[in-house]
Amino acid sequence: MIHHKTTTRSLSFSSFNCYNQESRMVRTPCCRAEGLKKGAWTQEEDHKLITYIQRHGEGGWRTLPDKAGLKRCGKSCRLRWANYLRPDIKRGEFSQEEEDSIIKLHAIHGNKWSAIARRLPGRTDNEIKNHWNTHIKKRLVKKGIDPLTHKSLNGKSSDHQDDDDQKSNKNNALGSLSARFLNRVATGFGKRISHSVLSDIIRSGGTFTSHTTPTTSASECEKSSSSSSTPNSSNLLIDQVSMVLDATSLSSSTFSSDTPDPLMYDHIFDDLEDMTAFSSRFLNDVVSHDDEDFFMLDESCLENTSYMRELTMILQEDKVETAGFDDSYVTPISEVDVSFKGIDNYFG
DNA sequence: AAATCGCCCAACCGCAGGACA
DNA sequence: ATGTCCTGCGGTTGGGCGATT
Repeated sequence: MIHHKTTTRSLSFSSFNCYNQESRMVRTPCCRAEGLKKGAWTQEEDHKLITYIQRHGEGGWRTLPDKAGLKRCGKSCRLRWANYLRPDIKRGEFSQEEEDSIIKLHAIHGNKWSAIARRLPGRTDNEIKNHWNTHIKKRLVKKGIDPLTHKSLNGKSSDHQDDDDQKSNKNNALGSLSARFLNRVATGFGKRISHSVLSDIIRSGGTFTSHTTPTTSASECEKSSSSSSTPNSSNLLIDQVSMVLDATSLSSSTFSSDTPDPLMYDHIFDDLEDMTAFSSRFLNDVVSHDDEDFFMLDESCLENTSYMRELTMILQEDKVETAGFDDSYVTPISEVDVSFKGIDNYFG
């Protein structure tokens, strides 16, 4: 059942400061203040918007209101569609499974609601954000877990608080695995993106930023991971792949003009985003804490454990190629950071 | 019954950045 | 190279509404 609020908020014109009067209107207004409705949408407005999008598709939000006969700004229309009217939106209570996923994904992505939403089909970033702020956050605090860091509020890791000794031993092992794992990530990334897929990526525009499927675009990946405290390291994988592409002379002219598979892209870019985020966090932890054994912080290891397992499974898909990788050698971070030999080996 | 409180969540705000002319 | 357009994102707001006093 669609819930319609019956009142309209008072108009605030601060939102139209993009119509920068002090700087002599350096840009045109993003929407006209006069005569535009704000606040709750009526059923009639919803119907107009749905009908228009069904006929003409999404996009062109700036001109949509006029064409659809709506006295709203384009932004408001886009938001209404994206957060409420889209047919694939799943409404209602969040299941326990969904909540668990949100918590895990939040541990990886932080407040990157759009990144989390992409992993929960039918849920919008706004919905997840609201649910996090109103329910999950409180629940975590009640359990003594800091919703920001996902660590115990009393200083211990949130996971397995009962067996600290065991945890401590595991952490050392995990820490020593981390540098090796980063290299595995690089290797796995190379495997996941086959040359044929790379050709599609290149053909679709030559760079990752040209990706325009409705889900993750690489530009968004970069954007979301660039909030890390080590912004450069977050994009190392992307940069490295680009460099390897150059080195191996893969160019748009090399490939046929088959239609790229959008679903394949989704997987690729989701993987890319996660791997990039992980490597970013890893590099950040290692570099910023200057541990001579290149161990990650205990908590970071635990937080990433399940994720590492997941990615390791990806890497194990091709045992023949993985067999060439020396598991016993822990790559010093200086080497990992600079060379990403796994990718080089794969593409080289 | 009326007033108040606090939660929920749809909608808004402001900013960032890619695309394009 | 520059300015503008357009879209997406995370943070915030405030009205509705049920619970409580």
